[in-house]
Amino acid sequence: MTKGERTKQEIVRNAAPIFNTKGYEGTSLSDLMTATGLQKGGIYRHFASKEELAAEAFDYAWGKAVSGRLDGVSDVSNSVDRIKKMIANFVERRSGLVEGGCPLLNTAIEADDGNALLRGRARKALRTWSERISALVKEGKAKQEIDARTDPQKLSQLIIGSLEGALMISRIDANDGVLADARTFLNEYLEEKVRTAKRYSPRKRVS
Amino acid sequence: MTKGERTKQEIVRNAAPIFNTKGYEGTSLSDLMTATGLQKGGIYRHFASKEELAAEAFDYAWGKAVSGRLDGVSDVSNSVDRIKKMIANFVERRSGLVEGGCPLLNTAIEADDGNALLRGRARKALRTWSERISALVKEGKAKQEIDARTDPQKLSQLIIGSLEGALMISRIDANDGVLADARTFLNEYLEEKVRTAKRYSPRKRVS
DNA sequence: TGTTTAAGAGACCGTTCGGTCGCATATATG
DNA sequence: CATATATGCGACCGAACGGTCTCTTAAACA
Repeated sequence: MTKGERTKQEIVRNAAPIFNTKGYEGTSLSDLMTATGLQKGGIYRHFASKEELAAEAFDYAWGKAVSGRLDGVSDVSNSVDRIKKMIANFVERRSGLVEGGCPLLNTAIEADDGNALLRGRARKALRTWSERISALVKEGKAKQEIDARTDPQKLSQLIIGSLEGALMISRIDANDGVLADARTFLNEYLEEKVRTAKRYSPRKRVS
Repeated sequence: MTKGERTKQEIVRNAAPIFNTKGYEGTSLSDLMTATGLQKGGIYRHFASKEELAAEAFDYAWGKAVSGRLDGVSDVSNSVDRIKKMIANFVERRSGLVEGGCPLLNTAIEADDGNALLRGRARKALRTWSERISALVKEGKAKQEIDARTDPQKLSQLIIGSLEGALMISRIDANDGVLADARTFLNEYLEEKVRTAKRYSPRKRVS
C-alpha cells in the first residue's frame, strides 16, 4: 500500500467521528484539518470535495456499526436467538463504534433533503441492514425456527425502527433505560410472536 | 397587537419550515430573508440571534405537531382508543404540519451535541409529549380500561420510539408502508397487552 | 394632527467557509 | 544513486456567513 493510500484511509478514520458527531453541515474544513493533522492541500489531494470525504467517512462509520452489531451473531445457532443477539449488540453497543451515535440515524435525518450523495449512502445502508435481518428471518423460517407467517421485511423494519427510535430518545434524554426497555420489548415479541410455537403447549397470554 | 408583534410571529411562521427542513446549521440568514421577505435589520430587530429565532421556530413547529397529533383525541371516550387515535393522527399526519417532518426528530438529532438552546427545547418537547401519553395511560388505569400492570412511562416511550423510528425509515426510504406497519403493530400491542382483559375470556395467543 | 417611538432597510463589518494552486520535499522506481 | 513522480504545505481566492448600526419611514398615541 502506497503512502497516499495509507494517508487517505487515515483521513477517513479521523474524519468519521467528526462528521458523525457534528453532522455534515456542522463540520468545517478546519475541523477536519485539526482532526487529521493535515493542511487543506493534504486533504484535498485525496478527495475532490468535502462531500466526497463525508461519504467515505459515512461508509467507514457504518461499516464499523454493522460489524459491531453482527459481532458474535454467527456463534448462535437458533435464528431467533441470533436476532436477539443482534439486538443485544445494538443496545449494549460495546464494540468500537465511531463516536456520535448511529451513523444511519444521523445521516438519514440531515441528508433527507439536499445532499444527494449522502442520502444515497444512507438509503443503501438502511437497505442492506434491513436485508441482513430479513435474511436471518428467512433462514429461520426455512429451518422452522421462525413462524411461517412472519413477514421478514416487516419484522426487520419493526426491529430497526424500535431501536433507532429508542436511540433517538436516549440521545436527548440521556436515558439509557429506554434502550434496555426497547430490547426487552423486542425480545418478548420475538418469543411470543416470532419463535415457532412448541406444538404441545400453545403459548397463551398471561393476563 | 402591535405591528412589531405581528411581524415577529410572521417571521417565526415563515422561518419554521425552513429550519425544520434544512436544519439549524443548514439554514442561512439569507434563506430567512427570502422566506420572510425582510432584510437582516428587519429580522434582527425582533430576535437577538439566529439561534433564538430557531428556538422560537421550533416551539411553533412543535406546537403544530402536538396539536395535530391530539386532534380529535378527546372525542374518544375509552383510554386505549384515545391512544390509538393519537397514533393514527401521527401516522396519517393529516393536520397542517410544518414542512420538513417531525421537529422533535430533526432537532434531537442535530442538537444533541452543541447548541444547548435547541437541545433544551427538544428535551422539553420530548418530555411533555411523553408525559401527555403517560397521563392518558394513568387515566386509563384509574378507569380500569388499561391493565394495572402497564408502566405509563415505558408504554409512552415504546409508542414514541416506534413511531419516530418508523418515521426515520420512511424519510430515507420514501416508504409509507413502514409507518402504517408501525401503527398496526402498536394497535395490536395495545389490544393484547394494554387494554384491560375481559374477565370471562382471557385472550390467548393465536398461534 | 403633531409628536414621539417603533420598525425596517441596507450598507457595512470581520470572520470563516469550501476550494485552488504553485512549490518544496518525500517517496518510489530504474 | 539518479530521476521521476507522488505527496503535502500553506498562501491565496471569492463568496457567504452571522451580526451591527445608522438612517429613513411608518405606526402609535396624546
